[in-house]
Amino acid sequence: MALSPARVRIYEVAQAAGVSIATASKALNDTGRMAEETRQRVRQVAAELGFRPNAMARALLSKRSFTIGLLTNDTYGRFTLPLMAGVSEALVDEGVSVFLCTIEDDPQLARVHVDALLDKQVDGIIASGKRIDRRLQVDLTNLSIPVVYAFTEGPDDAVRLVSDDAQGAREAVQWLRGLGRRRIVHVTGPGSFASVQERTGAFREVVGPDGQVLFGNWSEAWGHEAVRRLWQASASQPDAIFCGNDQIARGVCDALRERGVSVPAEVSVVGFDNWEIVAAATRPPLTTVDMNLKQLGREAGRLVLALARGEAVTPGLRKLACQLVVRQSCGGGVT
Amino acid sequence: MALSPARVRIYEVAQAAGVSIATASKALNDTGRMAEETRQRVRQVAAELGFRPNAMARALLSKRSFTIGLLTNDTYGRFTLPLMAGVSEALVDEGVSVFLCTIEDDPQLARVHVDALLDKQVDGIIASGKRIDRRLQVDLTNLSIPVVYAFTEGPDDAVRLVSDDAQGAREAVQWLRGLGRRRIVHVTGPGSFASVQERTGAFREVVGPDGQVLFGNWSEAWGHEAVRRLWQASASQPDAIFCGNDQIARGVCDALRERGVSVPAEVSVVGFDNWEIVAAATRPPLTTVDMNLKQLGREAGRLVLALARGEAVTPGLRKLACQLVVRQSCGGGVT
DNA sequence: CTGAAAGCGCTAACAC
DNA sequence: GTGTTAGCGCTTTCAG
Repeated sequence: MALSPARVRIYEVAQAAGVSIATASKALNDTGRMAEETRQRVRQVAAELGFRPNAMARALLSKRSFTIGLLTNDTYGRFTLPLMAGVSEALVDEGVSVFLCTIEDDPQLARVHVDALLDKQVDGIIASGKRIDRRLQVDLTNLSIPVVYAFTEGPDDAVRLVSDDAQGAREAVQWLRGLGRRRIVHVTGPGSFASVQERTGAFREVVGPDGQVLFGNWSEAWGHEAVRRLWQASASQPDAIFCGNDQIARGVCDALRERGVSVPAEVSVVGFDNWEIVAAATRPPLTTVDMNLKQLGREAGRLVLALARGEAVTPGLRKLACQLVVRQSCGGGVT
Repeated sequence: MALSPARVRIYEVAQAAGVSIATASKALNDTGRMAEETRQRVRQVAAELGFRPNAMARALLSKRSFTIGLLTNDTYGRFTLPLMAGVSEALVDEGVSVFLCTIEDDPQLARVHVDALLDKQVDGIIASGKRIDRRLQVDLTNLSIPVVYAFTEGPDDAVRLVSDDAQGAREAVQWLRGLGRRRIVHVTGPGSFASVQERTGAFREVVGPDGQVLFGNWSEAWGHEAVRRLWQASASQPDAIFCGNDQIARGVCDALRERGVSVPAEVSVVGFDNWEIVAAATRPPLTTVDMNLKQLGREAGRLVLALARGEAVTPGLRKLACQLVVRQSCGGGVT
């Protein structure tokens, strides 16, 4: 398809079509006015010759490069990849490509990457991370190009996108209640995370202010430990555990099985993240909350693009709905 | 730092330094000859003004865009992200940025992405995937820019990079033998995978041609099943299990524990991939083979860059060494 | 040793 | 309707 022999320039198209360069340009860009017949002929010729306009030349002139940068400090890719997929999906058709820059938490490296992006005249930047309550280690204010913050903290007056943790948690807990569960406990990560607070808040909103919450870290090991504590206590044991992430949920499921407590017959378990590798391998497979990161990415892509085009976008925080994915750890749903 | 007020162009630098544009350009690029004093002064001024050359203009002239494209069909990112990190690391300092394109297995989408990359005049493309014995759904031959294949199949005469599965497997099995294990079994994925064949070959090379190999799929469930089969058989049970990936290894460890077989006291287990989320959460944490994907990425980056510069690179397959990461599932190592 | 001038490939006023 | 002309910001001969 794409041939190596020196790219054909608009000049040869014009020649072949018997028009001037300017006319060819207009024909190809649907600008100016000319006989429809001429326009078609030029296009025809261009197609035959396999003409592809030089993006550099075009960018130099138009100040738009049809590229954007995606900055992230999530080296693992747990959050970034789905997001990236969404961004990319929203932008390919518009002809814009995405530079991915992993900046870890190194301000120097971040600076280098941002400078490189700026040099390349990206039309916009999407800043993303692995925590919605932490900022990237770079100052992105006062850039001359638009910035959208997705799944990371940003200035109040910026366009920001996060998943609606509270809504997701609410949905999960309501699902448990709908299944008839009444003694629901929340086992989650460190209380210092905004997402933990959001989810905890929503949890208590549904089960009442006395709802029991165990804070720990994000690991499977903590899931085990939490179960040990709960079952060791003399008080009545829970009939449902809503976990702060899938790893904790997996630990909880394993620990319960090892204790001879049946999931979901005796206890229902819900996770958070829908991290396939964890959720699907858990026994039984986890019912869990998906943050729709791909959708979030699509939205972020759409928004930078709009901003880059100079369209007005209302600044502020946008929360995107999460979705409960039903597998087998709660009972209910498809059997 | 980076200010929005209209970018400063080389013209203002020249003005401020009291030289012509041409001289300024030469001073900045270390070309041409001029009084060292002049050169320094220009640089000084450029720095003060925060001058950053317009990459578009430069690219238009030099035919080099200082960008490359990374194509992958690994939507999950298990292999792509570490690779990407390496590529990026090798290239940031050279001022080249990376377009990440996830093409899934859709030829149409792939075409769109490649065309976009070509339009943007990328200096080269790195094709990567999730299997070393499958090609991407795009024809990348006959492009006018260099292509490097990393962790994916490519034409014989292309520059190709893969991890050395055989060496990695050999290392793992030798480690087990060094620990005194003699009845080693290999539990792995589908025999149709080239990497499975490589690893199996190396396994038999070390333990002898009669070494027992169980083929299945890449899941934890298969690890469970394999243990069931092995312990159900009347023959003597293995004292070590070398697994085709970490998920299988995790399944194996869980199954053994459930049977009351102690890991590593009675049976040693080795995984493959060093997928942190799986390897570290396994009880006990997995000793496993790391494919050094980041290193592979660095190498791929270095190579496209060399090719883009017109340097000669010997085509053919390059195998990069894997490395055994010792945790606790084998005994031995740090205690 | 330095500067004037040409031009990379394309688009956009303005003439014809 | 179509073509001529002037650049976008930079590098690079080639005179001076």
